Amino acid sequence: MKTLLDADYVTRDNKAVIRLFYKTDGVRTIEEVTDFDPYFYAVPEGDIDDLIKDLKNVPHVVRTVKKKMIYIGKEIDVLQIVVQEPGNVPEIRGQVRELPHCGGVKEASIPFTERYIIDSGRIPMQDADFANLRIAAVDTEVYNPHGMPEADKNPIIMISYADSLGLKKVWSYRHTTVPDYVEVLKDEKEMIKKFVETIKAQEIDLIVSYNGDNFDFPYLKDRAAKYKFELELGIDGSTIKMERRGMNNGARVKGRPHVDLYPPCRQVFNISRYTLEDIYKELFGIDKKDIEVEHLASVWDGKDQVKLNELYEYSLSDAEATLRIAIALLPLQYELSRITGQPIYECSRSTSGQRVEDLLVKTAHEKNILVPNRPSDRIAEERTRNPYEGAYVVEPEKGIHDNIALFDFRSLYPSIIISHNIDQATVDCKCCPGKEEHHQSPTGHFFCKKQRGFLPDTLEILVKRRMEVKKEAKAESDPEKKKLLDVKQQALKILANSMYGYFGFARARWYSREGAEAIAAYGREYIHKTIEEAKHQGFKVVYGDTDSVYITKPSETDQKKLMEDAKAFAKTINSQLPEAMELEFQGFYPRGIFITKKRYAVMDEKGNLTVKGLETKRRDWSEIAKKTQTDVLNALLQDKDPQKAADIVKEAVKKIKTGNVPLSDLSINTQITRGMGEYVNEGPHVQAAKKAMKEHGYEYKQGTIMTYVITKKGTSISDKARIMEDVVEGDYDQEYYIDNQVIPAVARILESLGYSEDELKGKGKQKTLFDF
DNA sequence: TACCAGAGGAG
DNA sequence: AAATCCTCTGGTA
Repeated sequence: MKTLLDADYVTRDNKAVIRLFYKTDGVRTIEEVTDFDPYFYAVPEGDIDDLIKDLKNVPHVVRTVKKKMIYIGKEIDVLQIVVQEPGNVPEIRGQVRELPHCGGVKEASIPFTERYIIDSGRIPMQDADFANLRIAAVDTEVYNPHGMPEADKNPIIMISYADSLGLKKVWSYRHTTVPDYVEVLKDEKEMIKKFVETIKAQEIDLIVSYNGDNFDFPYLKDRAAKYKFELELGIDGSTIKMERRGMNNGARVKGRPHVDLYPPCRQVFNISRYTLEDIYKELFGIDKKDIEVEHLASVWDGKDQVKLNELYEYSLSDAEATLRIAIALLPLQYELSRITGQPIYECSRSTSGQRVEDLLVKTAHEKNILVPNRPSDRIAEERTRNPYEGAYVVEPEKGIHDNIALFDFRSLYPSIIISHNIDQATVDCKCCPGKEEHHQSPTGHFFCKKQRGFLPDTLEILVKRRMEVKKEAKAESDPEKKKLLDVKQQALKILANSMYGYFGFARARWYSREGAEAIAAYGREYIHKTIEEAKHQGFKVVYGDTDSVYITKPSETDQKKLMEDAKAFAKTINSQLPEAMELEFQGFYPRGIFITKKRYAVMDEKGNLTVKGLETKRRDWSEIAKKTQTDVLNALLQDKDPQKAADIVKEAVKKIKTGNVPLSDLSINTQITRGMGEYVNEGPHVQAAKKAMKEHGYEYKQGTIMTYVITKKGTSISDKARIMEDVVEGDYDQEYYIDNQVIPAVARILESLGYSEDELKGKGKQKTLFDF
């Protein structure tokens, strides 16, 4: 059993040495590779031997190797240029590019360690599982008398720790009676040192945190630096290193990878907020103990032993929750790491575009394909400025419908890519000139039928592997093994579903605008044909989006016969589709209400409500508005009772007017999507953030989700917006929550049934359904 | 009132 | 640093 946890290189005697950090049969080992040299490729312009002659004057070139590789579907001559040290590559690449017989350099920006992993075929995280890796979760509590703690002034007061061996600790330094899991150290310095020592003593393989990249580790590092020591957490005794990774930070621990669970949580879960408590609730359905951080300093300074003990308990619960979340999330991260070939530290922080690209770069090597360069910023910006036509959305038949059948295409875009061989290298090929000989796309471009494209091929492998794994999972009786197979299947699905987006991704090495356009155009064609056929067979198409259709047949009152007709319709469609494509029956809904494109609700036979796009599904609407909307939808679709719906709205309005609605039902979540200085228009969430910055010194990084309330005091809505923690219960703008939250959320639904907005607001003389 | 920037959802 | 399509809000002129 051998698990590759991390890799790097060091330079020794002007030579790069790759270090592979393994856990081998329960023991940590470092394997060194000294015979791997850095290299890149040059594409000759003219005779390759002239290029070799040009190279005589370039220093640090160890040797050159003539090769034949595939570039955009064609075999070309390339020269592999092997150099002394990885550090030489940027300079030599620059020189080679300028040589008279050089037509360009390739694969010069693939990091050396990554290059080695790919070329050697090593697979990171192979055989990694809960049983053979030691995982430790860490969390810190920081003294914060005035809002945001500052590392040069405010000490860390507690470090909590929980590992997979069962050790649970809170380290601190207040000399009072403490619970048994708390260990009191001399001071902050000794506390931090104790944490580092424990990681080593417990022989931890993987460190996990929640937001450790941006908070705990930079803070720990700064505090340690204040005491003139370093956080030597690396398996080789090296110190933790803060890296900038694009827009984000990464806290890197050598050989003992640190996985910050925050980025994976943002990718995996679709929830309103991403605090540790929110994730814990989402995963395990349990409310985790939480404290109000603003009281932290006073508890620490105070004499209330009970409160202090509560703080210890809370601190430990954070580390325990982090460990539990890690155990739930890591298997998928391990699998993505294995498939893409990226070590877990990198892979857990990768975006989907990066992951697809990592997989492609790795696969390209196996197929002797020369990796295209990344586009320049100028080209990437140019691509972004020119979007292409995407999916088709059917204008819904607004209002309530009965007996609705839903059909959709199984993996529409992946199956189009595979079926029509869509690729950079197959577009408008020379070898398939006749109409019958190629895949004619609706954009006018066509795709080769003779030579398989690299992306369709790679995608097909993913899809086939996924089908196999799903089959294995189905046959597996051991629940543990079944779960692992399911995770494997999920990882393959994630990558397969990202492939279409990658075609149109401006910074992609294998970017293909023609490809992306053709995929979308084929998609539109398939859905249009499906709609036409449905109509032809006497159905009404109530709604459809991209790859789905909601159809009804009002003339058919017998449900059983309706289902037979619907299935016959799907059969007709499927008989005309390429093999990899399929229109599937997805569900039957006795009732549904369609408001606008991308906003509707349907109810199944068991009374389960599915809502799409409406306020209920959005984080930037208050709970009171969302709850009222859901209740109204149930009244209409389940009870078929508009009067009940009206009463629900009246009740909500009445409740708001009492002034007793708790803030938790009034808060609105909105993400800060840019730097504070970049806003042209400052909406409520930005102004709430600015007030909090002024009053507490809080920082709001890009990506933060603000939680705010519209209070009584102020002029405009933005002026009244304040972060929730600064608002006292009862201080809310009743008019705003009635007119701008509850009423609009229900009005659009009821308007679609023919009630006017004035009617809803109780205007006019006539007494209406909504007479508030 | 018309327009926009901004946000977040659907698929 | 995955694509586009789409609706809706709050602020401003």
